[in-house]
Amino acid sequence: MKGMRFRPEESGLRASLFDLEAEIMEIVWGLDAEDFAVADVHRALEALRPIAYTTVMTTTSRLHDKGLLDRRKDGRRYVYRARMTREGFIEQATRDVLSSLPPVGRRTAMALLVEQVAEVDDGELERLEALIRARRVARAGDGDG
Amino acid sequence: MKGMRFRPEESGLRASLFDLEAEIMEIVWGLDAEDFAVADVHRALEALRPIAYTTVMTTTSRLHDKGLLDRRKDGRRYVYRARMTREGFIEQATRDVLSSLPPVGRRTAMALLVEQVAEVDDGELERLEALIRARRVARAGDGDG
DNA sequence: GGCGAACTACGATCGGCGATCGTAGATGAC
DNA sequence: GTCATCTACGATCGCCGATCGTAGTTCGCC
Repeated sequence: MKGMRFRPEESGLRASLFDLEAEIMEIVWGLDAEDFAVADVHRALEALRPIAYTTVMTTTSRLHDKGLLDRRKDGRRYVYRARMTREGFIEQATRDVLSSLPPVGRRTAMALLVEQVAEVDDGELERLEALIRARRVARAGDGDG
Repeated sequence: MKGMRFRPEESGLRASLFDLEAEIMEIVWGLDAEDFAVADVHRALEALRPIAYTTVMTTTSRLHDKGLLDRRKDGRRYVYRARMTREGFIEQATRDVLSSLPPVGRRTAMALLVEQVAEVDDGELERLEALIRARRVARAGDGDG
C-alpha cells in the first residue's frame, strides 16, 4: 500500500492512517450498506462536528488513491466501497510492517511474539506450533518437486 | 521511544528515523570512540556534503531528546554517547511496533513470521520451536509457584 | 583580565504534507 | 432550463523536519 506508515504511539487504525482517514474508514466499515457516496460519510461526520463536504471528499479520494477504497462512476458521482474489511486491513498493515523488518528485527519479532502469545493463552502457542509443522510439511513437499 | 514512527517503504534505519537522524546515527555507530561531540559528527558529515554545524547540532540534540543519545556536559560542550547499539536499536524499534499491534495483527504477524522464517532456512524454524518450548517450561514453572 | 575560537541556545525560514475549505464547472432530476 | 448535488482544482493553514544565522556563553591562552 502506497504511502504506508506506522506510528506505534497511536492505537488502532490511527497507527497506520492519518486522523481523518482513520475516522472515515471507521465510518465506512460501520455503514450498513457496502456501497456509499461521499455524502453518506459527510452526513455521518457532520453529526459529530462541523466539517466541509469538500474536506470529506478530498480525504475519501485520498483513501481511494491509497487503495483502501474502490470506486466507480455512478452518473455524476462516485460510489465507493471498502476494498478490505477492517480486520483485513489490519492484517495487510501488519504484513507491510513485518515484511520490511531487517533480519535482526525479525529475530526479535519472533521472540517477542512467542512471549506475547504465551502470555495470552496456551492455545495460541499450539496454533503457532501448528503453523510451524505445516511449514515443515510444505518445505518437504517442495524438496520432492 | 518518543516520537516513534515506522515507514515500511524505507529500509534500514530510515524506516524509524528521519533522514538526517538516520545519517547521524550511522556515523555515530561507525565511530571508533564511544564518546563524541557534535564536532565529530559534523566533521564526518561535512566530508560527504556541505552542511552547517548548527544543523548537525540541532538534530543531534533531537536524537538526545528522543532518547537515542545520552549526553553530559564537559566544560562548554556536550559529550554524547549512543544509548544502544545499532542492533539494539532495531530490536527496540521492532519491539515498539509489535507491541502496538492489535490481536488480529498479532495473529497475522505470527503466521507471516513463520512463513518468512521458513523461507530463509530450517534452522530458524528450529530456533522458533526452541523459543516455544522455553516458554512452555517457563509457564509450567509459574504454575507451580 | 581580556581576546578568540568552539559550542550552545534561540529563533527564523523553507519545503512537504495532511486537513480544510471555497469556487468553478459538470451533470442528473424534475 | 433551472437547481441541487458532485467533482475538480487550487489555495491556505498548521505541523514538523531540515537547515542555517546570530547572539551569547565559556574555556584556553597570552
